[in-house]
Amino acid sequence: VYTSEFPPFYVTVDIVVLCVDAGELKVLAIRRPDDDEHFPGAWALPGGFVDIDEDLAPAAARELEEETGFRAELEDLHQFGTYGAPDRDPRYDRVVSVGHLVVVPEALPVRGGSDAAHASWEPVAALLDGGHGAMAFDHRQILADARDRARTTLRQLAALPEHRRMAAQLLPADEFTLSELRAAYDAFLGERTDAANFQRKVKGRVVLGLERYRAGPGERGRPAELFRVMAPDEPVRLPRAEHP
Amino acid sequence: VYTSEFPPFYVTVDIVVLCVDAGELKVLAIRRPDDDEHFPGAWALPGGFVDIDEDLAPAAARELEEETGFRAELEDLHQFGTYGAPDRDPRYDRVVSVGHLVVVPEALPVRGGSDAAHASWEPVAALLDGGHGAMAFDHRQILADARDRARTTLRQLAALPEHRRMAAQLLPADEFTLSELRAAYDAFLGERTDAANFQRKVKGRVVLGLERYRAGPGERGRPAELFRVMAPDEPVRLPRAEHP
DNA sequence: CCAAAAGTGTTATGCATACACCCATGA
DNA sequence: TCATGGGTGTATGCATAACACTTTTGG
Repeated sequence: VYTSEFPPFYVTVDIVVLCVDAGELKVLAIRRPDDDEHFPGAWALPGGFVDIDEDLAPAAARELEEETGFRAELEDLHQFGTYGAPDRDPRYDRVVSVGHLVVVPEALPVRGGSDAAHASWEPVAALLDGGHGAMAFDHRQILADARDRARTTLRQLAALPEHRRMAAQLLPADEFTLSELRAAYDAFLGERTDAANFQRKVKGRVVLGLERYRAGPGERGRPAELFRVMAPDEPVRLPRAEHP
Repeated sequence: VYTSEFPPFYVTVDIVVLCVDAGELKVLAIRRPDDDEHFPGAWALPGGFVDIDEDLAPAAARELEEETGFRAELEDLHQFGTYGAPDRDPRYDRVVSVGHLVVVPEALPVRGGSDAAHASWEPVAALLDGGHGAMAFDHRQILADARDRARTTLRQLAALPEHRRMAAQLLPADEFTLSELRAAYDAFLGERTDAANFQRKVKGRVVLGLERYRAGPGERGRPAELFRVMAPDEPVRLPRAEHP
């Protein structure tokens, strides 16, 4: 038991873990038990208390690893907002939660563990529509804010380092085709982007061609070139003009 | 004295109050006493503890009013980041601070009051350069983040409502000339924008012409049209093409 | 050959920039 | 009249978008 001279606040991190699974944007969500006092059967985001000697981002990284075993770099955890309405958590007096966004390359198997027992990957669109069952606390707003942040990051070419960092988390392999990458972008952005324009948009800015081609059997159509994501500080290398 | 079952966190709001004064971007800063234990003579940002039944934005609004008497709408308080490094405040175990940005129309006289006693308007550039004396805690980073947020908001035409809200706070009068507005933008953005391009950028998107002209005596040159900021939800009204 | 997928060409549009130029006033 | 500041015209470059077209494979 601790004592303090000011009203005690609980500080938590809520973590929005997004991935593309089966062409759909999904989030790691935890189903509250059916006999939960306040939000029976509702979906919630993973999260937890910040340790006494822990900064915010490391707390989010720890939560992520506890739930999925996935270790993220601190730079890949994007703080997008802090939520502190007095009544946002009916279980305690005051819980202020710092929202963090993480993009992971695939729907990692959820680890067995405390609250991870009822964790699963759920479609973001369904959770935000509300048709998939309500979300607990203010987690619907938090999820919406996180998705907006991801969309803004992937749309903007201006903030190249953050864009590249997120792009590098979209796919499980280091080498990939532009179709695979574009499918991931589309799942995040919720739209079908033009394949031709996508090439010009990312080539030399976000990814670089390796001049190697996918030889996989059972592939139909022309073999695709393999690409890799550029390092955050790598200079832009636009391909020379092609029709002078 | 309060008790809790978890380590006690203190939650505060730090508030970055920006205004344009004498053509320069300034921030409301508080000078710590010369006999301060940890940061003697350093500049700090105003801030304070969140009350037990208070949301974050209202806490920032309350702080602002206590320091300056200025009442801001909650929508004009922009939360830009939360800071929670374990050692960021040497006076307490854990202080997590939620940074809020407010733009005010003029360098309001600072109210006498508790910590407001040593408050004044200081140039942002000097504080960030460090040549003006160091800042306490992590307030230099907080100030830098706040200025970045303001610059991003005023540069982007995409997020029109937030842009308009901030633009409406830049100038003390409801009606103004584009030169006056542009001077305020320039102070925020730290650059001299082209007067001609500025007109096309904001006309119909951020401001609307009133078809009235400034008649003031002692003015040199052609009288300028008066403008007002558009409401956040007002539709864009581009002037018809002028040279078909 | 044909379908499918990868990638290029072409064109239009909107926005940002730079800068030349005209307009309306006070002195 | 001239200097001053307000405002328009015009050209260029870049990002986006839409879509026709060529290339290279498997069946």
